Amino acid sequence: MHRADAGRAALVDYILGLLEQAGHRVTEPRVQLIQAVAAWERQSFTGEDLYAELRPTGLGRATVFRTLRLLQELGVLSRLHLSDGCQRYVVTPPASGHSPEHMDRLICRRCGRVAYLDECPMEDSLARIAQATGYRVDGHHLDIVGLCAECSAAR
Amino acid sequence: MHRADAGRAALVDYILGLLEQAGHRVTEPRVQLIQAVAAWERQSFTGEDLYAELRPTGLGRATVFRTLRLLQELGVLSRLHLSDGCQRYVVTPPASGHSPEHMDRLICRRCGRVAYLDECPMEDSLARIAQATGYRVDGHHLDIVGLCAECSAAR
DNA sequence: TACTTGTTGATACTAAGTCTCACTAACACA
DNA sequence: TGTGTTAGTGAGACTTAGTATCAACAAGTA
Repeated sequence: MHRADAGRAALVDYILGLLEQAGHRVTEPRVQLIQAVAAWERQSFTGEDLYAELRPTGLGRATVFRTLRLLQELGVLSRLHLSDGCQRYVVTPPASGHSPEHMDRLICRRCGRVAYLDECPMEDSLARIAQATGYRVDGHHLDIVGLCAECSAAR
Repeated sequence: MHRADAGRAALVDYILGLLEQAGHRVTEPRVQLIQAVAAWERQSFTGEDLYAELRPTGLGRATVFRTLRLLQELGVLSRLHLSDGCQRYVVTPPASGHSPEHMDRLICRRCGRVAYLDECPMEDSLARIAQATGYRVDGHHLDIVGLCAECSAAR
């Protein structure tokens, strides 16, 4: 088994664990979908991508989107907000400290690859911003857009 | 004329100016729509809000959305990317240094009011992030979510 | 094994736009 | 001040990205 496959299998198990913990059933269609999602790793994908991939196995459209929603609620998946729409999803790495309320990402606008920042670049600024504006800040979402090293080199 | 009205009129003129500069025609429907948009000021609104408001005057659905798209292209309008969807629009203040490629905002999750940060809190971090990740960074989008002073007080 | 209840797929529906097309009206020029 | 060209318009059909409904099914429990 390859390194990456082992990582993916661990991700699948992790997600299935979350699912059970939250009181949901582990069903065949969910396992299939979660495996497909894990295979995308740091690459973003659309609901249609996933449906096209899984439809041949008999999965229904509703199940795909229902499960995507469930995975978002579990914090496993998040959406990319790009200038041309918000229909792309990406796996949020477990235990990275990222959640729907706190997200710091780098997105490659050419290949769609997503990297998560280890350190929040705004840690220090948030208190100051709250002070200056009177807002009670409870989350933030930072998307940095550019070209990843590979895509930059490919030019 | 009130202060706010004067500001709005100036905003309308500014947007109409941009429109002309970009080689577009200044038409009655566009003037109406831009006036309506300017009246929302820092409050966010949906395409449907605007259509409901303008439909009685005879404006068509297509024109509303077409013009919203045009205003986004001109950098006058941007979308809000919230967890419950991305269908809200807000005026980007002219000459604030904000553009689709560089956006630092505070959004009130209760009333939808939007404030733009005067200073980019990531100025210093971006070079370091580019260095650390190998990305060629060419823009970012920061949305800080919370409660504005009024909404915080109203609790 | 039977029961209960969550989950599924088919299908109809919706929200938020987008496209097409015949018609209209800005603006440039005579 | 008309006139022609072409961008812009409204009506309405269509599309995309889901969501709702519902009868059939299957997971876990008794």
